[in-house]
Order: sequence, then C-alpha cells, then structure tokens
Amino acid sequence: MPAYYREIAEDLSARILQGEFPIGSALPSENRLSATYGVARGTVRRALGLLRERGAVTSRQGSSWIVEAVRQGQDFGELRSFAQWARSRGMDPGGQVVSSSVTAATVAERRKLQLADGGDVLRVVRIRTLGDRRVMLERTVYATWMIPIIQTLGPHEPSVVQTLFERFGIVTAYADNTLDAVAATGEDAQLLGVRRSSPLLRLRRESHDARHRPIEYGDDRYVSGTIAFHVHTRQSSNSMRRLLN
Amino acid sequence: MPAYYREIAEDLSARILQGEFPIGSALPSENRLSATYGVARGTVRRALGLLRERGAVTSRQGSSWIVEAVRQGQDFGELRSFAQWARSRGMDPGGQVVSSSVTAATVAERRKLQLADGGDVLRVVRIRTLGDRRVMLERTVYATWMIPIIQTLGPHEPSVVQTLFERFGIVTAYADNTLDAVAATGEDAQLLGVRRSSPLLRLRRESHDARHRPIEYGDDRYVSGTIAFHVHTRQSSNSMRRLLN
DNA sequence: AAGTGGTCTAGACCACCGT
DNA sequence: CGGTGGTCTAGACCACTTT
Repeated sequence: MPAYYREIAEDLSARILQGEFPIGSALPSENRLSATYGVARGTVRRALGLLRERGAVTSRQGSSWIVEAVRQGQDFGELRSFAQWARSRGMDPGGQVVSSSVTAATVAERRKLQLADGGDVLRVVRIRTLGDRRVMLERTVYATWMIPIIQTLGPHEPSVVQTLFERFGIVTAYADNTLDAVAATGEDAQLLGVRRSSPLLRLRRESHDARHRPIEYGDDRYVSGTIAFHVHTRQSSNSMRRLLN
Repeated sequence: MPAYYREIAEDLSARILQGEFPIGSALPSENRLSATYGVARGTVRRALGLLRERGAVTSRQGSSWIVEAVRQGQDFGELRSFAQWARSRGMDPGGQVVSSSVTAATVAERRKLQLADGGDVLRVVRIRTLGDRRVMLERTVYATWMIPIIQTLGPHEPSVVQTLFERFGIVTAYADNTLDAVAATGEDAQLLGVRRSSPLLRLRRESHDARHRPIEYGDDRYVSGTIAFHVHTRQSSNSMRRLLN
C-alpha cells in the first residue's frame, strides 16, 4: 500500500497535467489541501516536496505554491536504458550484436568489476539504431556472474536493461557516467558508417546493483548530430535526459 | 540563522569527513541523535534526508543509517561556474576576452532571450584556461538588460558568475544545458590551438534568473582530453559535476 | 523480542508576503 | 493585518531487521 504522501503527490501531479492548475497558477494552501485530503499538514508538505524535487512546483515563504512545469515522467534512470528512452519519445530503437566473446579479464577490468583473479568477462559490441539510422556504438564488459544471464539474450534484443529486470530482477541501483568527446577510430567509423575522425560523444559508464556489486561497464559512442544529452540544473537539484537533435 | 536541521546535517557531514563514521559504518540511531543534539526526531530525520540527497548516507527500514560516501561539496550549481569549479579542485582558472560587441539581436536571439523588437545583445567570446592550457572556448550572448553590467567587468575577469553575484546580486536560478560533440571549426581550432576538425565537447546553455527571465545563452566548446563531465545517476536522484581527465 | 527507520498526527511559533 | 509557507515538537503506530 503506497503511503498517503505519495498518493497525494500523484493526485496533484495528475490534476496539474489535466490543466486544473495551469503553469504559473497557485495551488490551494497547505491547510486547505490537508483539509480536503483529510491528512495532516505535514503529510501534504511531504507530497509537495516530492513535486518540487521533480520540478513541478516551487514555493516561497509567505506566498503560495506555484506550478512551474507540466512535464511528467521519471527522470531518474532515463540514462540507463537507451531503448526505453527512445520508445517513450515515439522512436523505434533497435540493436545488433557485432561481436560477443568471453575472455580472461585484464587487470583494469578486474579492478573495475571487482573480480577475483582468473575471472572471465563477457565483451559485447552492439550497434544501437533508431529507425534505420545507426546512432550509437556500445562496447560493454560484463562481470563474470552476469555472463550466463546475458548469453540467454538474443542478438537483436532491443532493450537489455528492461529484459534483465523483467526476467532476472536485476536492477541498476546507481551508475557513474563520464561524458567527453573523441574522434572516431577506424573501427568506430566503419561500424557507425561515419568518416574516420568524426567527432563522437563518448559516455563511459560503470553500473552497480543495490549491494554495490559492479554489473558492467561500458563505452558508448554517439554519432554527432543524432543525439544530445540534456541537463536541467537548478539551485537544489538537477536531472538529466537524452534528447534527439 | 540557519535552521537546526541544516546545522545538524553539516555537523554529521563533518564528522563523516573526519573519519568518525567510516564508509560502510552505521550512524547512531535517530533516537540517539535526537537526544544528543537535543532536538525532535523529525528534525534529525530532515538532516539525514539532506545527507541522503547528497549521496552521503542511505537507509533501510528496520536497519541503521549507513555511510555511503565521504565525498563532499555542493553538487548543484557546479555546472554554472567554470572558475569556481576549477578553484575548488586546486586549479588555476583564467579567462581572456577575444572579442566583445553589441549588435542587434537576431530573430533566434530575440526568441531565446525574450527580447522586444530592436533589442541589442552583447556577444562575448572568451578563452578559458587552466594554468597555461587553453581548455575551453566560450561564446556568450547576453540579454539587453545585462549589457551595462557585463561591460563593467574587466577582460581578464576570472569568474563572471561569482562577480555578477557579489557585485550585482544576479543569480542563475536554473539553466538548461545540452551536451554533444562537434568538430572544431577553423576559428575554434585557431583560438584553442588544436587541429581543425578535432573533436570538441559542446555545451550549450540557457540560463535564467528566479523570475524566469533569460540572462544569457552560450556555446562552450571543451578541448578533448582536458575536461570531462561526470554524472552520478541513482534511482531517486542524480548529480553532475566536472572532472579533469 | 527489541530496536530500527517509515509514516502520520495535531499542535505550535516564526518569517515573510500580500492587501 | 491576515494568510502563507518554513521549522520544530512530542507524541504514536507500523513494517522491517536484527538478535
């Protein structure tokens, strides 16, 4: 059973989305809301706090809560699944495994994936597409314990993240991502169908489960002009999502 | 006067940093903390909530609060000031204005900066340096009302953001940033001292004040291999900061 | 069973905003 | 001035973890 404050946040969120409270308008006061929802003021404030985190409302001492944005959707985790992100924007994500091999881990891989000596890793190279455009080259190294799981996936699996969750309950609890720009190598260029030395946006990631166990790390290279990353920063929070140019 | 919960969060934060509570260790229970700090349990929980947002601690129902990370520092806003970010990491940021001119706004600029017809804009091109390395080329377009303010700044002003705040009280309330990769143009290459077509990390930003008034927008291009952006994503929040490669 | 964090209540006082 | 949000208190019950 969800807690009251979550239900109230969802309800307010829905009412904003339906236009009952337009952007720039004031919400009813906390006291009024606590009366209409039949809960204590603190519970209403907790719900409003959730909405503020999402950027839906703001507040100023002495004045009412104001609707800031109508935009919905779970920001968190959008970085984690290329396919889910694409589908939520009405695009058609695809994938194609270029190569897949199990080999002994290098020293660096053992460190990053916290593997014991002699552990193997699974290296997978995938091309990710949107419609018929190749937009990203993904090189992933999976920890030893993930090998049998990944190998049950088909070569055209559109969403690895979603399938891992649905079939195995594996969830990425957190990930560290580093973004920079690199020139396409010969291999990058050939697989992505761009000229050698073209600028690519590189995202290196290391993902972990809830018990801090490394799941995989990888190197994703996006073709310039196809996808950009967007960050909304504000004084107390920020969120990141992918954008199509 | 700061609120209790902020003071408590800062104190706990400092105690974690000083090693009193190592990573992986448990904090005293909420009841114990409320007794030692002499406040109600709710106030302690609020302080712990702040620390959780920063990724310093986690909690599970039925078990103690656990220290997750020692890393400190204000994540939010670090994207906004190149100079402050650099100094906080012990580096020596510098700036040099390449050109500065007031001209009539284009249609696109009028839209982005919400200017009336006939409004002028100030275009500034700056090279940003770390020590003696040129690392970024910054092209900024300021809204009309910012022109007299910016023009009081010297050409070697190391931190525009900080100066605007200290001398004029101008604060960027939020900004939208878009990251992608581009090839260096001839001008980029010459000003940054890199080869033409080198990959550059481009960050386009549009910043606003608290009343949603556009302040400026810009195009920052980072030399590959000097600076990367780092994003830590987790299930309920994420934060972004710059990293030196 | 005992202890922990998660949620909620019903008050209270204050700083701040608007009229 | 009255109303608003920001903070804080002192309880309470529950779900969950640990012992």
